[in-house]
Amino acid sequence: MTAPAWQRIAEALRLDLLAAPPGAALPTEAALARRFDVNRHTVRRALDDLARAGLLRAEQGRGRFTAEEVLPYAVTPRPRFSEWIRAHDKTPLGQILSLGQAPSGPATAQALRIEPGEPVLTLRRLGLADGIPVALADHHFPTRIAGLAAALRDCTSVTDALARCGITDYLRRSTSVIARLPEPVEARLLRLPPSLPLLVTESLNTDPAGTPVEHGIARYPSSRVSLVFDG
Amino acid sequence: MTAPAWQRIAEALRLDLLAAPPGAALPTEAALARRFDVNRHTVRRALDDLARAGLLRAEQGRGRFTAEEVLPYAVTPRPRFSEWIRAHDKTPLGQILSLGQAPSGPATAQALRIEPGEPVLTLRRLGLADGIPVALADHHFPTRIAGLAAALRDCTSVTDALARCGITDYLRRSTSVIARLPEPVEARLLRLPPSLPLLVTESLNTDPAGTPVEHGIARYPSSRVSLVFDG
DNA sequence: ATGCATTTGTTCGTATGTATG
DNA sequence: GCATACATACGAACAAATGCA
Repeated sequence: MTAPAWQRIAEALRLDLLAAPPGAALPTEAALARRFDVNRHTVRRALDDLARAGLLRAEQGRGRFTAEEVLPYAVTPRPRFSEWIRAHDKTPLGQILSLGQAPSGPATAQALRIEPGEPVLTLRRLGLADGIPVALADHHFPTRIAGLAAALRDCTSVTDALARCGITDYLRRSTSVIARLPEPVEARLLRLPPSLPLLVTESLNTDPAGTPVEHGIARYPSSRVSLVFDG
Repeated sequence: MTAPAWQRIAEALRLDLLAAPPGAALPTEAALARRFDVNRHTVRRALDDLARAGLLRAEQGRGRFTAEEVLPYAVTPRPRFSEWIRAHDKTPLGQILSLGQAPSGPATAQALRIEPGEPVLTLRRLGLADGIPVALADHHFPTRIAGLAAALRDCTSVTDALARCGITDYLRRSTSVIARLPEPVEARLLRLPPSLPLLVTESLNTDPAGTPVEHGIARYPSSRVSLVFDG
């Protein structure tokens, strides 16, 4: 009355996986079949079991990889990227990819209550945790805020830059969430395969009086980030 | 200095799309290339532009389709499926796919504070708006609630069924959101191509005293639903 | 741009062991 | 013993995605 082969293999692999770093590549199905001296199907049966339990992930054409750590991002009224990352004992890094004026799209114009096409100050930033991309955000600001571009270049956080321009408090008004597959440029910047979906949030931030201050679109790779809403 | 051909084509198609019903199939690339008397690549450049703007969606091997209407789902402390759908002038329908006791998974056991494997009452429901699937939800309840199974079978809403069992108020404690591609059974039930991602929420609902009452996992096709959080 | 090698995903068919009645 | 149903295991072939030369 011994256990089936695929269960023994699953147990053996489970121990390997717990010792492996997140995101590491597993041996191929063929290699594992040789190692355990069984058919490829038997190995697959074991791997399916582990994938169902969330310990690994398969990518067709590339291989199998141990699960990456998923950082829960608490969507709060006061977003602070660095604090989020540090709360999980990782090192935050915010890279400014571009900063400049550009014509506003329809969604931004409506959110900021300006004319479509009217220029807005746009900041694109890539957020990394221990060097791994976890967020790609576009921030759109009305141009009326004096000195904001320079402040954004200096500060590591949007909140700090706005504070330097006299906006000492701003609040997330509402946040909508969609999911979609990444565009090629997003996949490249976030170092993602094109088959893994993004969580995309769109949020409007205002000052305490309700005047729109920022329209933000943030993309989070769903393999590395979950969104958590309290209440 | 005339506009590039792909821009003229994109503008012409934009007008067509605005007049087309949601989800309608577009002509094939070959047909459009003949119509505008350009190369297939030129049509693709225009279509890519429109897809990026969210006006249409491509499905490999099937064709291109105009964007479907996206229903914004407000994630509030008191979830009411029917009210949500009716607020958008559509007819709600909740189909019970299965209802019965089953062993609890690790996540459910932790949320409901019971032993893993201890049985829970599980309800799987498909939510439709005007006949189109918009939600697939698994509700897990502790077995201690007397008469709940019968109440769930009778009532159209989880809230009503709980009320009949003496739980007159329950609140969404916290909600986490991930995105992933649908499993085959999910794609079939939601009538989705396997390439369109789902928004998957996991929420814990408690009574006012904080006792866990329900652990819910809901899947929303991102092409038809967005999630909106206020605050 | 094109083809090739690699890897995972899917579907056949076949055979064997095990539990049940 | 026998028939049935089910899970397990192997083999072969092909499809689909990726990466590389």
